[in-house]
Amino acid sequence: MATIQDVARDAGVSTATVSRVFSAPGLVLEATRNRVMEAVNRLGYEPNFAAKSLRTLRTEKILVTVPDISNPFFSQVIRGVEEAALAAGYSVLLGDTRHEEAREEQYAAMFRRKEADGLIFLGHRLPDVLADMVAAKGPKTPIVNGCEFRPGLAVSSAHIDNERAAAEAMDHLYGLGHTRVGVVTGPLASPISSDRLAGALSAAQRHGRASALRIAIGDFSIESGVRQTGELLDEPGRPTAIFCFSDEMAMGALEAIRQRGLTCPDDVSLVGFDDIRFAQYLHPQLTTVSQPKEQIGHEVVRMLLDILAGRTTALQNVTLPHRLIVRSSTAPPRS
Amino acid sequence: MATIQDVARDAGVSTATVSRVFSAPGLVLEATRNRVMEAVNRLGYEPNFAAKSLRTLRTEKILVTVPDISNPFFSQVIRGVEEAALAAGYSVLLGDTRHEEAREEQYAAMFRRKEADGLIFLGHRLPDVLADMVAAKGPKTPIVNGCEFRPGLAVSSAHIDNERAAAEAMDHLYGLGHTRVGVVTGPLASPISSDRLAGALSAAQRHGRASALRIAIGDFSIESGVRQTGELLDEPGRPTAIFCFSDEMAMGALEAIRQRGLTCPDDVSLVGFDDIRFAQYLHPQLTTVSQPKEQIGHEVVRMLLDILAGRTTALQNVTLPHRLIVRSSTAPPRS
DNA sequence: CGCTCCGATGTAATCGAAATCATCGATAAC
DNA sequence: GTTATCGATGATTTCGATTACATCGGAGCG
Repeated sequence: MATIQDVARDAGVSTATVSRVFSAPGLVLEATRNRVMEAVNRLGYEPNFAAKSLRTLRTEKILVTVPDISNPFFSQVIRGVEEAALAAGYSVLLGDTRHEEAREEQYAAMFRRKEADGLIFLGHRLPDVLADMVAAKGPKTPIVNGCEFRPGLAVSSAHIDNERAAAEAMDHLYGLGHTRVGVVTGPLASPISSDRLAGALSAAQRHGRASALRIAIGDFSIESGVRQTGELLDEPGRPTAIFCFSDEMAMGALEAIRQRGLTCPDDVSLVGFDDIRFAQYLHPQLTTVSQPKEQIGHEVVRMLLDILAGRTTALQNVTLPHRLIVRSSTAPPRS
Repeated sequence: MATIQDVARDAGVSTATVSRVFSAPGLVLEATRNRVMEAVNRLGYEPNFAAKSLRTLRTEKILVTVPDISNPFFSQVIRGVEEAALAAGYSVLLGDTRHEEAREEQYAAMFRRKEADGLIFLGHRLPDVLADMVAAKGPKTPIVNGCEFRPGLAVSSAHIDNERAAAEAMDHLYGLGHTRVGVVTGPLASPISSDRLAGALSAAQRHGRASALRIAIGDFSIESGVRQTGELLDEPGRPTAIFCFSDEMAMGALEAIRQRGLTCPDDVSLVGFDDIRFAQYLHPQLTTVSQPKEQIGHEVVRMLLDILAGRTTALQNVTLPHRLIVRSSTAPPRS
């Protein structure tokens, strides 16, 4: 591949002029610019990224780590991230951490090696080396979080009000007349789960149904939805409604309901969370809490770009609107 | 961030020694090595990626472009890619092209700028600049394709035998006694669709049912599944079985079937393609053609690494095994 | 007419690590 | 005892672009 030297020689100018043709075309005479561009086309020149990056100390890349890309919720968020990043001239480096700390560390090291200008993490953990970095540099550290919000982590974040959203989902079920409700959470280490659980609990208390609330701890996977819902349904005093903290677990819940010869929503009402693309095509169509997935992606990139541009002085915490979407998987309990 | 110079000064050695501690630890005395490592830890040094990459002309990155990451089929393939890449010390740069040529070109330019050592494209188009590169450098060009195989494109590729797979799916339907079968394809510009269609046609002919075959052209999306299946069902002489070229379209087909008050598989049998994670949790559980998604990812990375290591002289075309998975969405037609 | 200023371009330092070549002391070989 | 050899390390060049600074010719001004 041709270098800037080759182009300069071919066009009969200095390398500085070639460089200017790309970064500040206004500074170079049109005739010269044309000569340079001809040489560029003739030689098929593309500026070498590593050289540029070394000199400018910028990569124009954003590293995004996600616990699981094959999860439709995250892949939608990532789409939003990618869209906003590309619009700002950044590209996306994707890291699937598979919920494994080792991989999180690996990507943290990449970030420290300056393979990306900024980091967006969609999980709930921040490796120590990066936490140290945040502690040292404060809110100007180009690290932001999406979806999970933990006050202890001093990074900006975009997310919904998980507690309130969960409470609304429970209100919907109690409003339909359900009294025995089962909840299938994700791992409680993540704020996303603990916040939602807090919301569910407070709603249960408000409705005087706290003692009838059953809680099972899943891991957001379909399989755990099958398993945990199964356990809830097999207990004496079977719940008439189940609230899963992800749509995938709700898909599993549907399976568990069917396996027992029960029907949704006639025997058991079901509420999911996320409103993934498939939720409305399930049978019955799934009542769920919709998160503005792509918008979370946009916001998170916006905050990061603010930091990178030096426009930020304080942490930002953006709470985006959620919406309970009532479809046909919820109904009043059989009397 | 500390540089190699800082470490060298701190440890009282030259930069060359520090560099060797990382790239060839055996060459440096243990005592020296320890002194260097202490300095590294004390200063929190990480080698700067751009500098390393400039000097070695390698990035240890693989660029993967995909038409749509939010598609569970692709996200599984990507998982496989990521896993194999990481195991070999490479990281993945993800490009979601959204089926748009402009974005494909954008990522092609990134590749030419040497932002990645190799390119894996999961779509069916290769931008001109890259096709030129392939034409010039032949099979040693570090570009490989996954899923789609077009003989004209002189790049290595890993994929299933789409034609045969589709034929088997049709055989299954004809074997159950169906005579009027409808097929919902993807865009015919992609080999993935045209090959499957060829397989479906040949099976229909073999069974003497070519004249009763109905074809609708979708775009792999759920919505197009609803629409195209709807059209097939509304024609006179309604098909008793539908074969969709993706599971997502099959989800849409289920919806179209239900909208018309019909039942699957009693009134209409349904076969999908891909065996995405959700296929077995639909109701009814979806009969579908399973592709070895992660394995495709692994193979494609293996081929690329072969090229990068100079082990390759000729094109490779790997055909991986598919499997028809019969679940409960197919049954004999109502007599 | 001489001086300043400006626009266009060139010269050269610089970014941080890798790699080649040089150095030096010690050991082994003859 | 002299010399080739080797192991450990240092000095220096190099990768390819950006950019601060230098240069130079011409326009504008007094």
